[in-house]
Amino acid sequence: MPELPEVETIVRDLNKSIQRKIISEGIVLDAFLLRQKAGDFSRRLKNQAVKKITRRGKAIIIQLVSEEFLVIQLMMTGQLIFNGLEDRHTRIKFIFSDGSRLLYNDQRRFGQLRVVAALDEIKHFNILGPEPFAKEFTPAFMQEYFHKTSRPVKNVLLDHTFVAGIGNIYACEILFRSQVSPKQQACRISLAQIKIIHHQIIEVLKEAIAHRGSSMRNYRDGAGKKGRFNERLAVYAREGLPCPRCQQTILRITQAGRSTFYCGHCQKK
DNA sequence: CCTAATCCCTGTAAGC
DNA sequence: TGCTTACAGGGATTAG
Repeated sequence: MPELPEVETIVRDLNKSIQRKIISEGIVLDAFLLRQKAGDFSRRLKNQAVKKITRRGKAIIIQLVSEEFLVIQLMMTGQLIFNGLEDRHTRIKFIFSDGSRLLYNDQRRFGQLRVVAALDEIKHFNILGPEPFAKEFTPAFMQEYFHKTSRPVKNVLLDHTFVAGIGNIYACEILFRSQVSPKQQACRISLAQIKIIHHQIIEVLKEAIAHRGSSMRNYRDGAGKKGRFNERLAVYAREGLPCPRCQQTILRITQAGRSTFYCGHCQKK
C-alpha cells in the first residue's frame, strides 16, 4: 500500500503521538504477521519506552530505549492508527502506560512486524538501494545503474535494490513528469534525461510528502486520515481519462506484473 | 548473473 | 441478483 511519502507521513505522525511513551503491552491478535514467536515479540516490547521513529525505504523503525528496534513493514494494506477504533482488521495492539494505544490494522495480512537487536538482521535492509533524498543518490549513480540493464525504466524505478521507497504510483508519476516512456530501456536513456528523472524523483516524492501522501484505497496516516496527493495524480489510475498536459487518452499497460499508466503522446521516448 | 513470473492474503468492483 | 474474474499501493522466491 504505502510508498515512501505515505510511510514518511506516518513516521512524522508517530514522532508526535508516541515518542517517549512506554509500551505497557503489545497484544498480538494475529501472529501470522510476526517474524518471530508472539511471546518473544511481546516480551521484548513490554515496558519499553519509545525513543524515536525513523524510516528506511517503506519500512517503519521504532527505536526503543532497550536499543532494540520494532520494525514494521506495512506492505499493501497495513495501517498504524493512534487511538483508533478496533475492527476486524486489527492485528496487533500497542497499549501505552498512559492509556493511549496504537493499532496495527491490515486487511490483507501481508504486513510484517518484528523486534530485532540490530537492523542488519533484516535481510531486506541489506539489499536495499539508497534513499532518494540521500546525497549519494545522484544522476551519476543512476547513470551507472541504468547503463548496465536493458530493463524498462519503469521496472528499474520500482526495483528497491536500485533506490528505496518508490512504488507503482510514484514510478508512474515520476516518468510522466519527466516525459519519458515507461517502456524505454534504462540503458538507452541519455544523461540529460537521467538528470530530469533524478530531479522528478525528488520533486514528486517531496510534493507527495507535503500533501501527506496518496490515498487510493487503504492508506491512512497516523490519525486515520487520507492523504491529499491523489488529487494531483496526472496518470496513475486514470486510464481512459484525458492527459492533463495534452488531453490525449491515458493508457494502461502491464509491466513486471503491475499496471503502468502513461500518456502515449507526452511519453514517447 | 539477470530478468520475468508467481505467490503470499483478503476485499472490492466490474463483467456477464 | 449471483457468480466469476481481475485487480489492488510490496516484496520474497522460484523459474527460465
